Amino acid sequence: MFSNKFIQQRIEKADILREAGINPYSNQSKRNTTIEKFLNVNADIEQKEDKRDATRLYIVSGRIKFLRIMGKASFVKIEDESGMLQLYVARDNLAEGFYNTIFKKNIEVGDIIEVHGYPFVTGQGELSLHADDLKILTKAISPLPEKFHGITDKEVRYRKRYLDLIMNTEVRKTFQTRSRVISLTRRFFEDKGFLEVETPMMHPIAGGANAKPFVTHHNALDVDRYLRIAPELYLKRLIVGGFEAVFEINRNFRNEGMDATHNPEFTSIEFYWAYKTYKDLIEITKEYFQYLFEHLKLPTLLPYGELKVNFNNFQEIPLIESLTIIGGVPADIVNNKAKIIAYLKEKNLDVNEKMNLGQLQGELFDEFVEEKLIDPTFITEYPVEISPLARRSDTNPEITERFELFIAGREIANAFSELNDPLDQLERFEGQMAAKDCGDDEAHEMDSDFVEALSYGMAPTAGQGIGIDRLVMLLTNEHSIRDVLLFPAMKPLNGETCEEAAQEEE
RNA sequence: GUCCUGUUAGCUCAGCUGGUAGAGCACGUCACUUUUAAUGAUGUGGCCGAUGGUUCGAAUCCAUCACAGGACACCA
Repeated sequence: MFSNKFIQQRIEKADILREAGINPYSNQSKRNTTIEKFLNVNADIEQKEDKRDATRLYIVSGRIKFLRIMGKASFVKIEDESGMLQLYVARDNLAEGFYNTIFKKNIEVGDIIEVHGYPFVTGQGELSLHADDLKILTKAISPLPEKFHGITDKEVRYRKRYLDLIMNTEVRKTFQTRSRVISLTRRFFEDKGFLEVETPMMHPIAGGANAKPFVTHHNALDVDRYLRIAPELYLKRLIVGGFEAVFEINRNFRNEGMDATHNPEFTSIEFYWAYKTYKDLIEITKEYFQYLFEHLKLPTLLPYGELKVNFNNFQEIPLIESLTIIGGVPADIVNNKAKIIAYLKEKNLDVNEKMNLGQLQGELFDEFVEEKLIDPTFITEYPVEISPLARRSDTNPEITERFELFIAGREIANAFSELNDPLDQLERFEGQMAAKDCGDDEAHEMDSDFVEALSYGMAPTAGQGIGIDRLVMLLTNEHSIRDVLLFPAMKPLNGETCEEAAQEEE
């Protein structure tokens, strides 16, 4: 494993350190400040007459990123989580012999060291640490990538995220923002009186969305379980049980393709709010974005790639109207199945003629409207056929009290007034079963336990899901979901699939 | 799933219409006590993604495969 010449060389150096009585993996750290604090606290050194204060003693630690040995003195840049600091290491300030035999020969870029010293400003004007003692904490036996170009190969960056984080420190910012978004989301809903809950990740029936699940097996019970594709049906059971505002932030799993906006496991928040409707959700969503932008100190005119997204310009438009107004689809066809099919064909698009009107309207939306929705837009009033869990509109039973929020051409949230009529829900599930029989293998599963729960009465409720990964992409100006996931899903490197392995065993 | 592009030293990359494999960084040795990707000298380092084929000869041409990136398709 460690046959590489450079690694062998470094292992030898670690051995030399051991022979000199130095532990190359010491855990006796005495660090008493972070680099950021050191730089802030000592910013006044610049003003002092001799640009130094030998009475201020600090112990800092970090990984060596740059090493400039200039004979009897060296400049070293070390980095900790908070920042980068230059050290001035001179032979005569260290213990006798240490500089020549230990420091110059056996300590190198990539190693993690601890340094004692005082602040001073160099001739070039950089606040630095004047080292009077130095020890190694951790020997790195693999060399770091090239110091200037770093590591640019996306594959290596995803597979070895730790190297990416070492070499491309701006990547840390993305994940710090991600952490902030999740933390702020939690606080926002807690402050509104929502209760955070945890529902099962292993479901007997994969429900709450239309997607293919991952299957696993419970040995003791000898039953298959599905990794959840959505927590929706469990959260609504809690509303039946009397909780009036609940949310869950966690992973969903969908056994589908991977691309710039899809990872097989992804994070979402779902929240359910009794005695509210989807109209209330539109309001709380606007408030939520305002809250995020305030606390993340983001400009409301947010750049996203080539786009500028105006978060002061929330729009709201029913789906059917969006087809004509935004999508440019002629108004006389949007409610006619045959005309839609003809229109799609005319535009050279694949059409499944088995689709019902609602599904076809959804197709039109996906083709002609979605990518044009740049500023945040609530598309409302979805056809009932493509909304199996949403409440029908009281004025038009063909549409539901539902919206999806689109930003920068992507769906960010999905929300509706919940269907709480158990008989209607049963009928919708049956409709989905029929669709499944017609070959729609992503149609919703029948969940009679859930229907039974509804039969005890679920207060009128509105619920919403927000894709956290896509939201973070938007807020960090990243264009691949892999750049907002610390460890995105990757194909195995040996290239052997299960099928091939099974064949070999035979 | 389809198409396009890529895969050469630890890293970043050259390598023409086939003719003994190159640079910078890193590393080794030497010089250098205020550098900023430090500098100067010198040296080590390669299964050219894998497997086949064409050829006297393949990093280079062809085929298949693997992985990645991008686009499209599928999918929230």
